[in-house]
Amino acid sequence: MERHDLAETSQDRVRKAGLRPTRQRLALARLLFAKGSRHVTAENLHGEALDEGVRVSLATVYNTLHQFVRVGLLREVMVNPGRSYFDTNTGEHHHFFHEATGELEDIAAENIDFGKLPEAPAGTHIDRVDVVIRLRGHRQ
Amino acid sequence: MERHDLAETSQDRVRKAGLRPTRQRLALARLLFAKGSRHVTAENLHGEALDEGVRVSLATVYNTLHQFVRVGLLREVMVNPGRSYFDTNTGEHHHFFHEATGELEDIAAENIDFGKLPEAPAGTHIDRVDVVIRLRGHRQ
DNA sequence: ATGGTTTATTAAAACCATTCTAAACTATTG
DNA sequence: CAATAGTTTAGAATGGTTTTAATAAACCAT
Repeated sequence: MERHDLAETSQDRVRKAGLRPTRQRLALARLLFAKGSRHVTAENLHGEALDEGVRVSLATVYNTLHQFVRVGLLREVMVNPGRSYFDTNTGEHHHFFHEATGELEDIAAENIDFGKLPEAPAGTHIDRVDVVIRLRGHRQ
Repeated sequence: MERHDLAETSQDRVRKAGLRPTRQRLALARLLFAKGSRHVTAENLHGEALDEGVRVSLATVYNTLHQFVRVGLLREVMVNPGRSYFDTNTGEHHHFFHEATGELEDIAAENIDFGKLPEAPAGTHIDRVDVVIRLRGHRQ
């Protein structure tokens, strides 16, 4: 039964992350991780949940998204002032940002190589390297 | 006279950008460009102006910063949700972002090379490529 | 299962950076 | 100098996000 397997997967993700598998967290996990790589905003995901009849408040969506970031289920991407995007792809990768539409598009890690990168300043270490390629013009 | 030369430079920058050299714009330009490369927030710069006795409203600081971005005197950097940084270095370069302090530090363009970069999707063109190296831990 | 404790959810209010508004002002042009 | 086009401003509004304080759900040891 695919539906049962998928449900278990979402539940497992939440459980393994050390978060209580509440109805809301499970529903949001299912929405986030059922399909492939996604880039959502809080309002975005909240609307989707309501559309599916999942009763969840916007505050809980924010709480959940931040918890998922904290435990490594999501990654937060900042490209637009005043709006956070959450990315279900937590592996090493980069982004195209379509300035015309506000859309994010993944760039697989292997499509960007660094010939040269500076070292972290003394006393610090590199958490991660984010590349954002900002695009103008509409996709065809 | 150094002070006179600096004043002229700020005025020239504003004039050449096609903006009227108003008292506020000149004062802000002087604050921004007198010292070397800077990363400021709007509130940040507003406070600095008030400290120097320059009478200017926060709304004007925002207007001016955005106008300066539009005419290429400044560049907007987004690393923190809910807060924009403005960078007086408009040339090609990248950034260290100190997560512990919220500080930005320039990385000269020549210290990052790309061995490989993807092409822009059909119908779009690359506006710019931003690299942010996120750092953990405090500088020594 | 049950009761007690901890943790999560919620509506509503608060927050805070930023933008808008509409009126007063200033630089520019004729 | 007057007309006009652009600028500044205080204060209100906006909009995404966070907090609050009360309610509800999950957990844990019996």
